Amino acid sequence: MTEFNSKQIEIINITEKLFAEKGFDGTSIREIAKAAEINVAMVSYYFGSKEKLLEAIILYRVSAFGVMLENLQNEPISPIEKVKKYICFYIKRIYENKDIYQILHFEIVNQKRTSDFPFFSEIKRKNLQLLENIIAEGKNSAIFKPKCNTVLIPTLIIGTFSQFYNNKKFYQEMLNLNDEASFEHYILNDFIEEITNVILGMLIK
Amino acid sequence: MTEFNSKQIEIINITEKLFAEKGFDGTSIREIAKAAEINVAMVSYYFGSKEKLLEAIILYRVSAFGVMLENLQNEPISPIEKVKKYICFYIKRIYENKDIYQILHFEIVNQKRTSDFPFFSEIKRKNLQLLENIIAEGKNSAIFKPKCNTVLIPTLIIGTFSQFYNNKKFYQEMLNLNDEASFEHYILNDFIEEITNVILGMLIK
DNA sequence: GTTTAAATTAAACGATTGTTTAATTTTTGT
DNA sequence: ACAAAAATTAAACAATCGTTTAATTTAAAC
Repeated sequence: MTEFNSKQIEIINITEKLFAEKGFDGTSIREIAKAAEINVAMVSYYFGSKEKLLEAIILYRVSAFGVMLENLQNEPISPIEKVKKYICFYIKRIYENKDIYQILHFEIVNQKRTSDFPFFSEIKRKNLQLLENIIAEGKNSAIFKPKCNTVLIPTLIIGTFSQFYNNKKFYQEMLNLNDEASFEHYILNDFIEEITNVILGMLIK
Repeated sequence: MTEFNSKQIEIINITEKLFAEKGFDGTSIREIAKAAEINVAMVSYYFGSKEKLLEAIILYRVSAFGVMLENLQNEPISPIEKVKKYICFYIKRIYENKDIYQILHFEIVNQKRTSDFPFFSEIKRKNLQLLENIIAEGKNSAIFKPKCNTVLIPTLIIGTFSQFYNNKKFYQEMLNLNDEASFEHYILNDFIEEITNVILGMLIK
């Protein structure tokens, strides 16, 4: 579909970080130009406008989310293992793409730019469908409870993670995770384990 | 401490909604003045500046959070009932104050305004302490598991709620909650119940 | 090597931003 | 009723905003 050259991708990467940190309205094109070491006119030249740059960032990042775990469903492992893999993959993806998740969070809430994101909703729907299939398998195998609200599970994962990450300072104090490395280690190990236990607790009989 | 007259409170209420909808940087003083039917100069007159108006909004709202459930700990009910009450109260409070939570979420993440919110952190800490006391009581009574991560519980509650509410449209479609009333009903009943089950599942043996 | 297209630049554009001024109206205290 | 204080106003302020222009440099094509 739409393709970006290396210069555009560089601008996208730098701007993504700025938008995540300061917000779309809190970031000026001149700031972007300075950070990316380009002339202010280049944003309009490459993307048309600031708003279209935002759209390009979202498109560029989210389209990479497309293929995720479609083969997970057919792997020869138990539903429990599948759920574990799902959660692990999902949290890692959010963590690695926290900037774009931050931007999307704001843009979805924001009433200024009436941007709806059909392809992002589509991914969410697909994502949820995959999980529901796995859980249905677990129900059929009588491993999972017959009644459990699956819709809230992705919400719980991404919501808890966002809340945790955005209050980084607070939790670093609380959990004695003083440096960046130990905070990351906590997320990729303890946090994932914790969330996995919560969700398996919801599912398993 | 700082007190606001009725005119100031009116401006605070109207601006709170605008900031939550469009963000601080996405809302101009002229928009505020129009919505509040005042002259643009009145914001500076009453609050000093736009940024001080933001601080006033946060101070005004968050200071009302102070006293919450201090007596909950001493009520003659089981730890399980206390946890239930805690969750119910907490979710209702977030729901009723979603605008200021939205603003705070953005301001905490935002790297532009180096505002730290010591009194908000203090409330969070107090909030968490109360929950930990209740859970400790449950552990002593051998009702709750001896090992369970309590730190993540408020994070889970507020995170899941925020994620749910901010993707209102998506979940309204998903759960067939077409009108505002049924969406609110879902939050105040089904959602609270769902979250309560998740957390009690984490705690109870 | 010349021509054509693409990339980059500095400067300017009008519009909007937050804030201040100075004048006027309204309210308050006596 | 009058003086003082508070509230409100329209207008102007300089600064910054996103975007465009027109000129110049760089790269590509033949």
